[in-house]
Amino acid sequence: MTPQKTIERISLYRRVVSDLLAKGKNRAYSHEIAKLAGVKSSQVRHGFMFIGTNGKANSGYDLRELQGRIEGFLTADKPDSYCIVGIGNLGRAVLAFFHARHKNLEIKAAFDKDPALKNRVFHGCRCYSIDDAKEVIRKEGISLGIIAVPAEQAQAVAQILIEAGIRGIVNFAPVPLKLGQGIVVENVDLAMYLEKVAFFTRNVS
Amino acid sequence: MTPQKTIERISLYRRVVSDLLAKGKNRAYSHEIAKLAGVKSSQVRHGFMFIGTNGKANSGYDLRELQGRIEGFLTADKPDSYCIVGIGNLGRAVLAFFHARHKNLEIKAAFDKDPALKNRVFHGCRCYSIDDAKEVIRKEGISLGIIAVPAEQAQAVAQILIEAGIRGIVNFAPVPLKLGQGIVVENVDLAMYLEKVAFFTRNVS
DNA sequence: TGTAAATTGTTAAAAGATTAACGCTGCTAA
DNA sequence: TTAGCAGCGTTAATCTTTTAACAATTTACA
Repeated sequence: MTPQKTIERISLYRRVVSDLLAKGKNRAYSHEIAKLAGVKSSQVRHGFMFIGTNGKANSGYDLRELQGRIEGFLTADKPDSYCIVGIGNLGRAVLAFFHARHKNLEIKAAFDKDPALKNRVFHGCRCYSIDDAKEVIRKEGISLGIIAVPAEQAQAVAQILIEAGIRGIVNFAPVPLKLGQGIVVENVDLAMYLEKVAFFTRNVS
Repeated sequence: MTPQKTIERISLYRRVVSDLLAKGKNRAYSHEIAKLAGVKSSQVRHGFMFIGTNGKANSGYDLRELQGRIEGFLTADKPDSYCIVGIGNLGRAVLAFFHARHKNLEIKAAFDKDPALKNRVFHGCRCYSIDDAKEVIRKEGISLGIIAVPAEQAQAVAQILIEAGIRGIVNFAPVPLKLGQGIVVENVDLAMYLEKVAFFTRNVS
């Protein structure tokens, strides 16, 4: 199984590779990719082992092929899709960040309890009432969810999503969710990152 | 030196402890804290070694004292402060998340290049022109920065911040920043988390 | 063609993080 | 007041991740 950290880096490489291609480059060495991604070249090569490597000694990697391999590795053949619950500032920011960027991975529906938002479209994503979550999720075949609601509501929202068939959750609410076995969760705790940087800046290396 | 992961968990415990206190509880066992934080009890006890422990065998931790120790450990005696650059959706979300929550750690100034935002106050934080960054940062004694601008501008913003004396950065722009030695950076890549969860949901445990 | 220089893919070593284990302390109740 | 239990603090073992090392391969060029 590919380690978590390796997956995170591969996602980074995806962006680096696509930037290089956009600049008209066709090939790159592991140390070039590493520099741009802010990691070690040995990490790049090591990571590429998981996706099946395509480098040539002394002439690096074909970027177009590499891009294809990374996409194929990170996303499935059949497209996966997300829904997002909570269209506050954070929800909108996530939609903006993610909109139309990813092959086979898309945010297909948004939910909010504010009726004023119903049927509005944010970054290409229509907002539904949270009461229709189960129905919409089933109809659209959505399997992943993003929780961007206040902490108090996060657990309840998670429950709704899971009952509707969601198997993986990115949780921005600053509470650890209690979920059954087999559900993948990634907690992204914004305030925690600020504390962490404050700590390590004070207690310098 | 305290490991990164331990710091992240201690930040979590801070919240758990404060929730328990808010519920009127005075003491808790390591396994109770662990349950609420979604970690192992041995991790809790192990982590507490770094902050100086105050448990009593068979009767757990005094929560008020624990709270004090955690605050004292995570933040300095002298208050540290952040500025944030970019008051789009994400910037506002971060301000909302963090506002008035933390002892000795505060977001004291916001910057944006949009003149319409100048002097407006968001969640208790005044917005200045990015052109005044250096001056405001010096005057307010700010040492930490949050970058919440589009990817293209992130590196330039980082440069400005560092020249103004910032030593630690939380970077929400999806590009690795190139910074000199001794600057602490935490990259928080929202889109990456979505890819990661998609991956691990598909390639189940 | 053959030699030198550079970079890959992979394996092995080092570093870092998590988990388990356990002696010791303090509480409870006979 | 002592026996038994429960939970703390710490150390040691396991597991994961990162880094380094190097043989094998490719290119460049004499």
